[in-house]
Parts: sequence; C-alpha cells; structure tokens
Amino acid sequence: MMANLPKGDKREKILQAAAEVFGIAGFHEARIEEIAERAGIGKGTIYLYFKDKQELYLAMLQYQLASMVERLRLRLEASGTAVERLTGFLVEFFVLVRHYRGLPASQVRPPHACEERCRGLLLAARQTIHQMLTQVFRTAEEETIPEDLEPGFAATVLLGMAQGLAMDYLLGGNDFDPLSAAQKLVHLLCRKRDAGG
Amino acid sequence: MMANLPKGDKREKILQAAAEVFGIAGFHEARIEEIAERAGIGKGTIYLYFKDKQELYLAMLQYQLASMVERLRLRLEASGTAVERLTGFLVEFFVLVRHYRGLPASQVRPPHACEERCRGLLLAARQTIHQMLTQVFRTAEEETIPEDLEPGFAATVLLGMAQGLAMDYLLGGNDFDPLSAAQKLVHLLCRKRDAGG
Amino acid sequence: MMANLPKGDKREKILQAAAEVFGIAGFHEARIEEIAERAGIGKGTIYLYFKDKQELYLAMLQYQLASMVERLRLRLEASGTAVERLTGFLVEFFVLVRHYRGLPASQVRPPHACEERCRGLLLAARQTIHQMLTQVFRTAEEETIPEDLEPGFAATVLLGMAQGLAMDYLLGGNDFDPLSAAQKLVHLLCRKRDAGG
Amino acid sequence: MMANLPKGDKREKILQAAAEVFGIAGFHEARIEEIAERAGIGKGTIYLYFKDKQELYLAMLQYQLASMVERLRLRLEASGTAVERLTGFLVEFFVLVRHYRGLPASQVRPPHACEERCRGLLLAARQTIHQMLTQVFRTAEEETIPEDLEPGFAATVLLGMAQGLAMDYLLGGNDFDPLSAAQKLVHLLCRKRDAGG
DNA sequence: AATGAATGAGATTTCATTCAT
DNA sequence: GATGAATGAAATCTCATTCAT
Repeated sequence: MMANLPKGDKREKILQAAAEVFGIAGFHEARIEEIAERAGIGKGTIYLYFKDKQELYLAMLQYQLASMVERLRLRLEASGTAVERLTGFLVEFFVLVRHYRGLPASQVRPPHACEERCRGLLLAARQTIHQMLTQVFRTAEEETIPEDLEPGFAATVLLGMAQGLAMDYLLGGNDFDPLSAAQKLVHLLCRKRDAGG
Repeated sequence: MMANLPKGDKREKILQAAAEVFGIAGFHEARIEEIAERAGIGKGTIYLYFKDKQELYLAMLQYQLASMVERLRLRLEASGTAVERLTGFLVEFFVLVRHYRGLPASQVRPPHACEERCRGLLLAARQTIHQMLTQVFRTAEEETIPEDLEPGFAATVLLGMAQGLAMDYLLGGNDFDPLSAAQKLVHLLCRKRDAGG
Repeated sequence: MMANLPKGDKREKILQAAAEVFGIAGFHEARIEEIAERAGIGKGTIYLYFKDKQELYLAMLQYQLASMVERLRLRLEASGTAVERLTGFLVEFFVLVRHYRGLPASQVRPPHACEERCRGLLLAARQTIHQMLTQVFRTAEEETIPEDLEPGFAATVLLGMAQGLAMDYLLGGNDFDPLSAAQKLVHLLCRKRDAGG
Repeated sequence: MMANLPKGDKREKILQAAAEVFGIAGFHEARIEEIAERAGIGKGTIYLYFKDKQELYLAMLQYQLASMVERLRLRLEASGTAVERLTGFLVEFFVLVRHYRGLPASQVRPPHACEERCRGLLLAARQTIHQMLTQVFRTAEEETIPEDLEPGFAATVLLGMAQGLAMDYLLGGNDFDPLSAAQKLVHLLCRKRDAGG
C-alpha cells in the first residue's frame, strides 16, 4: 500500500532539497538532516542514494548546472534577433542567480576535498554556455557587433560582465532589475561603435 | 634583548596567517590551530587578540580589504592618462585576485552568523573603489570614453567585468595574463565608438 | 528482539548515572564522558536527551529530589504514633544523606549560571517536606510536644537539626548511627517539657 | 622608592582577595586572575606565595577558619550568663555565615584532589568550637539546661541546629534575623523543661 | 527499502601555570 | 621580587555516518 514513487523520483526529490539547503546554507552549514526533512524522508535514506555528503553535493551541483544550462539554451535558441536572444539569455541568467541565490555562491568555495571535481563540473557548464554564446555572435547579423570584436572574446566578455553583476549582487546584496541590467549590458557590447561621428 | 616584536606586530602576524589559512580553506575548514602554527604562536594566544574565530575572520577581512583598497588607490592616483591608470588598476586588481586567491572566495559565503557584517565590510570597500573609478572617468580626457557613458555606470561596468573575469578565474581555474586582460577590458570600454566608418 | 529498553528507561539510566557522577564529583569536576560511560552509552547520546550539561544537571536534581520527597512522604504517612513516624522520617533522611552523599553537597554550590533554578527546585522540595512535617505536628497526640511549640516552628527546627547533623556528617566525615541520632533528636524536641509530673 | 609592604601583608592581601572570590564563585568558577586583581597585584605574583590554586584555596580556608574561630571564641568567653553568651555566639555565627556567604558553601564541595585536607581543617575548627561550647554547658548555671542533657550532646545539638539554619539560608536564600533566630534556638535548648515550676 | 537512535571523531575555547623581562 | 603575555591540556558539544529493526 502507499504506492511508492518510482526510485528516480525519490532521488530527484533529495537533489531538489539538497539544492535548496546547500544553496541557503553552503556546504558546511548545511545539515543532512535538514535536507532529509525537506525531502520528506528519513536521514538514513539519503545514504541509500548517495555515498556521503560530498557525493550528494556533487550530484546536486551536476543536476542543477544541467538544468540551468538547459534553460539558458532555450533562450539562446529562441527565435528573434541576436540582440533579443542575448537579452533573453541575460534576463534568464539573472533570474537564475537570484533564484538559486546561494547555489553559485556555494560553488565558489566547494569543500576542499572535491574542489577539482566541482571545478570540472563548473568548467564544463561554462564552456557549454560559452560555445552557445559564441555561436550567437558568429551568426549574428553583421551590424550587431563591431567588426573587430571576435565572437569568442565577445562571449567571454558578455559572460564575464554577467557574472560580475551577479557577483556584485551576491556580495553586496544590492538588488537590481534583471531586464534593465540585461539591456544595458547588451547595449554596451553590441551597439555598433559608430555613429559616424 | 628586546628581540620581541612590538605588540602590534604579533596581531598583524596573526592576521596574515589568518588570511592565508582562511583563504586556502574557507571559514569552516580553516582550523584555529593551523593559523596559530603558521603565525608561529600557540593556539591560546590568538584568543588574547581576538574574541573568537568569527571575530578573527572579520578582523582579517577588514585588514585585507583595507590593504587591497590602498594598493588599488595608488594605481588610480598615479600619474598618466586615464587609460593608463585604469589599465594599471586592472592589472593590480587581477594580481591581487591571483595572489589572495582564496580571500575573495571566502567572502562569497561568509559564516552565516556574521553575514551582515561581512557584507558591510565588502560593500564599503567596493564603494570606495567605485568612487575612485568614477572620479577617474569623470575627469578623463574628453576623447577617452563615449559621451553617452555616464561615469558612474562606466565604473560599475568596469568593476563588474573585472570581477566577472576574476570569478571566472576563481571558478574555472583557467589562468590568464593580467596585463593583456586589463588592456582588452579598457579598450572595450574606453575607445571612442566611432571608428568613423 | 525488542531487547532495547523503552525510551523512558534510557533517559532514567542517564539520570541515574548523572546522579552518581555529579554526586561524587560535583558539577564542575563531573565529566560528561564519565556519565555516558556509567550509563553504558556514547557521549553524544546524552545530548539527544538533554540540551547541555546544565540541563542534565537540573533534570538530575529534579529527579532525585522527587524520589527523596517520595521516600520521606512514605515514612510520615506510615501508621504509628507521631514519635514513631518522625523517627522513621529522620532515619530515612539520614540514610538518604549517606546514600546520596554527594548529592546534597552538589546542591550547595550549583553552577552559577543556574543558581536560581537550582534554588527553586530545592526550595520546592523543602517546602513539601516542611508541610508534611507541620501536618504531623499539628495532628500529633496532645502529649507529644510542648503546647507552646507551634507546629510550623517545630517542623523548622526538626528539619534544621536534621540538616545540621547531615551537614556535620558531610563536612566532617564523622559517621553516625541514623537510628540513634533520630531518636535523640525526636526525644529532644517532642518530650513534654514537664518533668514536673 | 615606593616603600613596599612587608611580605606578610601581601600574603594576607592575597588571602583576603581569595576568600572573597572563592566565596562568591566557588573553587572552580573562581579565576586566579580575578583574585590577583582584587589583591591589586599581578597574576604571577600569587605563584610566588602559593604553589598552585589548590594550595591557595587551602591556605585561604585555614586563614578564614582561624579568624572565625577567634571571633566565636570571643563571644563565648565574654562575660555574662551562659544563655547570654550562647546567644551571642549564635548571633556571631549567623552574622559570619551571612557575611562569608559563599565560604561555608565552598567548603561543602571542595576540589576533589584535596577533599581530605579540607575536611581536616573543617573538622579541627569544628572540634575547637565544639569544645568551647561543651565547656560553656558544663560550667553553666545549674538551672540553665535540663539535667539529662549531657554537655557534649548539648553542644552537638546547638551547633547542629545552627548549621541547619545556616544551610537553610544558604540553600533556600530565605533570609532571617540573626538575633531572633539565636534566641529561639537557645530558648528551645536551654529552658528547663519543667514548666511546672 | 526505510528509518532514526546511537555514536565518537574532531573542533573551539578556557584558564591555570610558566618564564623572559 | 613582580609581571602578564604566552601556552596547551582538557572539556563541551556537533553532526556525518552507521546499523538494528
């Protein structure tokens, strides 16, 4: 009785709860028991799915990064001009940062023992996003960006600026409007440096 | 005789050791005993100078931030054109980030119990730097930056991009050349956007 | 299976062990680990039942006082003359003091931080006993005590003398025979002061 | 310059300070540094006069007990009837207890490592007092106490009752008037039990 | 499979005591 | 002699992990 969830669902529930708790509290201040409670299961059950706290953390990180990359991909592959898609991308990026407030932060200082593996996951996600951005710049309408701005560097700068603003937000706690911030950044980078005059 | 350091020096020695250990290990993985060892003193001595681990952390943060702000100020108040000084500022910024590798990271996820106080210190440092940058943009030679780029926003963007690159570095571990990165960023922001053609 | 004790029993086991160790060593010299060992459990388990050392101490005190009051009540509510019941009470009192040798002592200098709460528990126990004694004196056969000895004061004096002897014992270590001491005290207080007859 | 006190005086100053601090805080909660501060000297100086905390405690105990015994002796050897002198003794006793509130308490639970030596000091003081009391009872005017009350037992009872009341006071914190308490106790013990006369 | 009571390693912090000045 | 900065042993308490049910 009590039709149990299929196994995959319980794992995901744990990962969701882990994302919340690790996000709020960071790796060390996060309590396994709190994660279990949020997932609506017993403490011991977590150890049926994950070897230890660290593996749970890594699995959660991978899971969240994949989900984020997917949401960002949707924005970049939407229809519209390059400027529109880049703006949509940035808005989504900022929304994600604000939503998973603690998650990016928790990545900055991963548990020492798995620093390398964390870095690997983050790097992979970043490269995927970077490639998607580069592709957008490469195929953008001619007039969108200055001719001397190489697509790869443009992607680096856009991502860098976005991360910079996000970091600002995370550190300083000064809130900001995702849409207007996105527009300003895109404007700064994409507008042809012109004006002829 | 009188070989002993004057009192202020021992406090600073502890703060230096604390910066190293907190930087490498983060607040929670840092062990008080390790800090004492690096400072070449006994565990208990730290408690003569700081009430507890958290106060030591905050004092260390304040101390390091003040030192960083001072080094950045020197670059911005040096002689030279605005472009030269901004480039110098960014180079110094990147060097600091690479040197104090862990310190900025440790700020991202401070111990929950003193999150507010950490934020306060960081915000203050950031505002000081932002003001210095704004002043540079405001007094820059006319042709340095686009007319429609407000000095305050220019400062925000420059700082944001710098932080973005630094975060990239911290997260991804992909090393980069401070000078060339600085030049690219300044070029991107400062060059008049005309090209004339 | 089901060999485990029901939950209440483990708590009591801890309280028993705590009474022994606190009794022997006093609050500050008592080590949590020693209590755990005596209770046959792990150190951490104690913290599942009691918030910290102080709360354990207070719980132990309450537990022991309740048990003592109960044993004294049985003696005062037994059948027999007032003199017999008072003697029984004193004998029990002295036996308790000798058995829980350290317990009363540990109450005299409770940890400063919970002095008030300790005092409250002790006062409550003492008042209960005082009331029971007063009741005995009030309903005693007319010829038992001098007419000018008010029941409440008689109770105070009896209890005071008993505590005085006990303190003597605790301080000086001079052993004594509970029964003979009890008889002497009761004799002193209860015999009608007439002689005249 | 700065004519130093003769050595004996500094030792006594420390003992006075120790009595205060041990009295207030008990052996374990008393801090050596606090004692030094009250004595107006440096922490290290205490160790020139006493081997360690325990020896200081024992010396303080001896010093205070001697002083108390002396004050009590003066009352018992004063002029006046036995009843007057006993009353004076009890008043002094209660005043001492209230003044050195913590001292007797601190004796009840001495540091485990010197329990025996503490007990020895206490026992000696008590015996001296007991002998003085016995002598008073022995030489008292015939009509003062019942014939069947042996002087030694009378002394034991008087001292016991006094200690009982004091304990009550120490434990319960219920204040009382020394004079009236003294009179009641003496009255209870000394009045000839005839009434008849 | 799921649980949560039990565990104990390990961290912070205090404070009696030492000793260089 | 006098000092107090420095020390480190020892105590409490937390929490990831285990395992009997």
